[in-house]
Amino acid sequence: MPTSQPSRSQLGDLERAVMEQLWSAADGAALTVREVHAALSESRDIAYTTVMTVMDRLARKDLVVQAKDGRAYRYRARESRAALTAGLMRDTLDDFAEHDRSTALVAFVEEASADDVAALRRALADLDALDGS
Amino acid sequence: MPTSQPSRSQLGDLERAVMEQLWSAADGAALTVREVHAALSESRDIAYTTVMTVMDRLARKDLVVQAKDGRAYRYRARESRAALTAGLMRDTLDDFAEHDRSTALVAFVEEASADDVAALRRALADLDALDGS
DNA sequence: GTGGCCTACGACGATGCGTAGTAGTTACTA
DNA sequence: TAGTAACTACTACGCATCGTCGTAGGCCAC
Repeated sequence: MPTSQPSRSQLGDLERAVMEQLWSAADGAALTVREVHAALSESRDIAYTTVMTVMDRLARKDLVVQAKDGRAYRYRARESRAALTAGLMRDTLDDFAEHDRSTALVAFVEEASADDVAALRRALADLDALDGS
Repeated sequence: MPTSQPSRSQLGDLERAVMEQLWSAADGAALTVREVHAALSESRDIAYTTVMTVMDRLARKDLVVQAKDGRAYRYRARESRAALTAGLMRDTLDDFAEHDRSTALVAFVEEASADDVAALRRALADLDALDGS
């Protein structure tokens, strides 16, 4: 098995804010710590090294990919926000409902909002379209 | 909104093990600390007070309901395993994909196993049946 | 009134995260 | 070539959570 996340646990607030920056970078461009720091500094007072530490920890968790660019590192989100969210949801399902998967999914659907249900229906329909093509 | 969990964070291993015991109690019977401790003691070496502390913390988090029974407390899971799992999945979706909900759901469906997809389809079909009745 | 259960409360170590300083490296620049 | 600016590496501290448990005190049954 290649990329087996060690069941990526929940992220802290700052970690999420950094991921937000990486996700919002135009077409998945890789950002430097300085760029992320500059962006975050517009809404909060935070030290450069704090951002660096957090980004390093995210790299350690394999949530971002580090690539050397000259003297600096550039960081890129390894997964899109949607993919990470989906992965976290799957982790929850794996951790908690080994026996009970389908029951949990039923409960999820039952309590989902109308919009979410519609999105699920669309996604399943798309799957059909792919299979049938 | 009545029961708004403060975004129940991930549970620890022992906390989950205790929840497992409560969930596996015959028809949702409420258990005493002693009963849970006895059950856990079969597979691990653990002090009575450790179990008590954990159950108390679970009560503080509103994951279990405490009811006095004579001199002892009895504890009952507030939600079924399936409902809690679904709630945790929803929390993840809420936290992470404010903008991106449907994209995340699409990603979730796309990466889901065949069994999970089938379970989702069944759940949605059941919803239809309810609406149409 | 004494011996068991049971709860209440406190405590300690490990870990994760927010926070940041300092030291050390590297490369441009005057 | 020596200084300076930009980066990374390493360390550290405070706080919260969790696993772990001890001790103290209340109450019921003999």
